[in-house]
Amino acid sequence: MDTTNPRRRRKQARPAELLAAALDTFRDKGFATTRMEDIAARAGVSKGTIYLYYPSKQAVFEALVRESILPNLARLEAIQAAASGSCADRLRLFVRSLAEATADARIFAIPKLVLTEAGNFPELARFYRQEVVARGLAMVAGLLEEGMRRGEFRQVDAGLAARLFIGPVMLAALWRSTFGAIEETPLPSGAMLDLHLDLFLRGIAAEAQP
Amino acid sequence: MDTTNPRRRRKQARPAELLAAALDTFRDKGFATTRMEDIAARAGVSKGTIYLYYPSKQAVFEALVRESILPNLARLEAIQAAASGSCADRLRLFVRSLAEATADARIFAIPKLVLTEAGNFPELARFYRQEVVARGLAMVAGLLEEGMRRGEFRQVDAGLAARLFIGPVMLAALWRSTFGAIEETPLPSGAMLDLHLDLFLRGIAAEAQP
Amino acid sequence: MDTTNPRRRRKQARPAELLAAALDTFRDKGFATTRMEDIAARAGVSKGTIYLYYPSKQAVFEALVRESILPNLARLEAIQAAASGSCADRLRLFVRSLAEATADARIFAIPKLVLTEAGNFPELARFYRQEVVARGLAMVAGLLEEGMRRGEFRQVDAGLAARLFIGPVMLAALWRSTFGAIEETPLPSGAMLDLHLDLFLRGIAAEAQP
Amino acid sequence: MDTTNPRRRRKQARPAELLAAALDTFRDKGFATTRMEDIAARAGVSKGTIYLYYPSKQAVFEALVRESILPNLARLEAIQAAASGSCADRLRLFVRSLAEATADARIFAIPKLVLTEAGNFPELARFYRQEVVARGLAMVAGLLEEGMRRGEFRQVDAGLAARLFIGPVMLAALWRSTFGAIEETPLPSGAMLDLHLDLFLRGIAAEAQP
DNA sequence: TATGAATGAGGGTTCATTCAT
DNA sequence: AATGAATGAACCCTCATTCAT
Repeated sequence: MDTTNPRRRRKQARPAELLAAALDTFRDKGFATTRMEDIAARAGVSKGTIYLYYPSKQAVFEALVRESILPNLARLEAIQAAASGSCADRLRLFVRSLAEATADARIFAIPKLVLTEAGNFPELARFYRQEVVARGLAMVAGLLEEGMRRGEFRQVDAGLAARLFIGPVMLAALWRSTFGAIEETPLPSGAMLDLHLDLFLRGIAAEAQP
Repeated sequence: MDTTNPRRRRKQARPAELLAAALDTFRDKGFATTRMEDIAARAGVSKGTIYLYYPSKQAVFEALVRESILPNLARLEAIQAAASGSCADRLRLFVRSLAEATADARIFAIPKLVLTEAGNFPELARFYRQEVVARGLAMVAGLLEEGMRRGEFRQVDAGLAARLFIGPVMLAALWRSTFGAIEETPLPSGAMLDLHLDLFLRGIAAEAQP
Repeated sequence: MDTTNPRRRRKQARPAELLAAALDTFRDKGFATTRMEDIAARAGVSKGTIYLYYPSKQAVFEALVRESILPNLARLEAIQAAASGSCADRLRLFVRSLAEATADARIFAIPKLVLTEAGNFPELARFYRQEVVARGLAMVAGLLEEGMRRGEFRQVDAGLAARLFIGPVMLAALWRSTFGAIEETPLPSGAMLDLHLDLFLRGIAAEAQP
Repeated sequence: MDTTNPRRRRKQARPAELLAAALDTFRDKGFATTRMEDIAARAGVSKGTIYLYYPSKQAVFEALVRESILPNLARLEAIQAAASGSCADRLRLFVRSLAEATADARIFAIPKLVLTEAGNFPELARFYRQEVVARGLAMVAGLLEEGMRRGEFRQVDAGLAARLFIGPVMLAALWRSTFGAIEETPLPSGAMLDLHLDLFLRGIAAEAQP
């Protein structure tokens, strides 16, 4: 495989370029409202070219979501691998990393699209929940359980607590994506994150031994 | 006004019937994907009838969102009026009432639609944020500030804390609306709510006086 | 028949009122573009009422054209009856009367509508040509023939000359109805009429005897 | 531009083909009554194809009228250029050329449509009056003024006389287009033209010098 | 007689998809 | 592989007509 030939390199890069263009367009206008021509124009190709790589608009969307999990998983693994210190510290690290990711509009676009289109793409929703959401939740739950075992945290339902831990971060991202264009004074996301960690860690902290 | 005339009585009831049908259809399929005929069929009328009451599909959507705020505000006021006891108790009451409302798919459909369609209806998003979201947040923030004044709670940024308080409730509702059809074992919402209150109130509780 | 009862008088007057409203609306917007509701509104009745008197929109249009010939014929007869003097004088009288009629937008609207809609209402066009246009032309032709017999005019084809005589008057009316709203300086119709009579009567005058 | 590529050659020819089809259809049925599908069918394409070249039905109509002025102006200029001899001779030439043009249903269709649709397309009417009608009238008026200067014609208002000169020709064309399908014996247009010239030129001729 | 709410066929327009080049 | 002209199904909206009151 001659990957140095620029022609061939282009051909191999096409699908990714198309999905990048699709991501930006779907993000701006939603699935139903974006036209194949919009995607093509953003990718700098003609309408017909998309069909050389994907058989339909739905297929583009599904590929977009499916492809997006690879870097997400890599990100999660990287966090996990780098983690050290107390469970509280590792939760801090995790939530900061999650906040950073969701602050990037091109990253957050995918879960937002899944949210939006779940009704029209149930199979895709199922896939995303299992491959991405469930793993992320499991990782937080694992951290919480480890903290409980170590005596850092009180005994609570780790699965529920993981959701409670992640909830405000996701809602803040949704808030931004919904009202961001409207909002005159953006949320101070750093302060909010600090407060969230403060409240949550106090809330879950093991009782001080008398 | 002759309200005994069945013709006239029907005419008065039509807008509400149409909006109810529109709500169900938009909720199932989103704005772009629902056809006027879908709404009409669900309302038991013909396509043209909708246009006797609303000049366009967009107008139906906007009316739907705008009409929905009245009962929402009434709900909030009712909670506030009924509230008594400690601020913690009143937060408990509030969050249970909010959870109950968001558990009703026909009620939660509106904020979900605003979230989904904000990009295409910025004016409507602005309206909803100011008339509903801002009021709800202000109410929670008010409670938190009262609690701080009374010494029940620590001194924190009330606006941020209000968002953190509401975040998990909203995310649970989004979870249900997104993955509800998929989920085999639904979230135990009561337990989750209890845990959320437990964690949050511990987190924000004033330090025990030494 | 009690025609003094105002209720009954109203009922008898309805068709004429409806046609008057139809005339104004068709004139402003053309047949295809006017809606039954426009006519009804202008007549001060509801949409359904028109159907009590006319079975369809086409029927309204046809009745309008057919009814319009009665006053036109009366007008022609009145001119003919009042006529006296030389044929040239009677032509002068005729053309002035015709110019006056075509200057009235509500009168000229009918031939203009026939012109416009002839393709879609061929039967009506035929009717109008025979009942109105042919009679008017015959009258002018008759005058011209009499003038030839009397030695006032040269021998020419009276049918063709009648058309040539009427042509500029009709075109001026069409000009007004087409460009009237646009025109900054309206045509001086009196001067144009004088010039037309001057040119035409000189053109057709018998040669001066040497 | 690769004009050998048949695809591309077709693309260049399409607008003219579409306008030709539109002309025939509008002429037969008027603007409001013709459906885009009618035009498409007559042009041998599908409905959607029209929208590749014109953004709306109205745009097709406007393009049709605007495109038509170029050949019309060319025609007028050709007449003027070829003209020689007395002013009377040149008027004869002009009117014959005009009669010939208006006798062609596909040429006369444009002014007829402007006449018919002026109320709904005022901007287009203004354009047509200025670009075509005004020029044609100015040309005739210029000829008449030259004739007056030369002593061929009496002193009259040239603008009015130009309208009187053209009136019968246009009315004859309207007659044909309105009643042509009905008429059993068509007007002898040659004889009518001869008579018109005869009458008009006598009418405007300078008095014989005593 | 009169109303006006309701209907539903029809037409303008869009856009995913195809396919000849 | 890439293009982009062409297609035609689909959908929003209009309005002539009907009919229960």
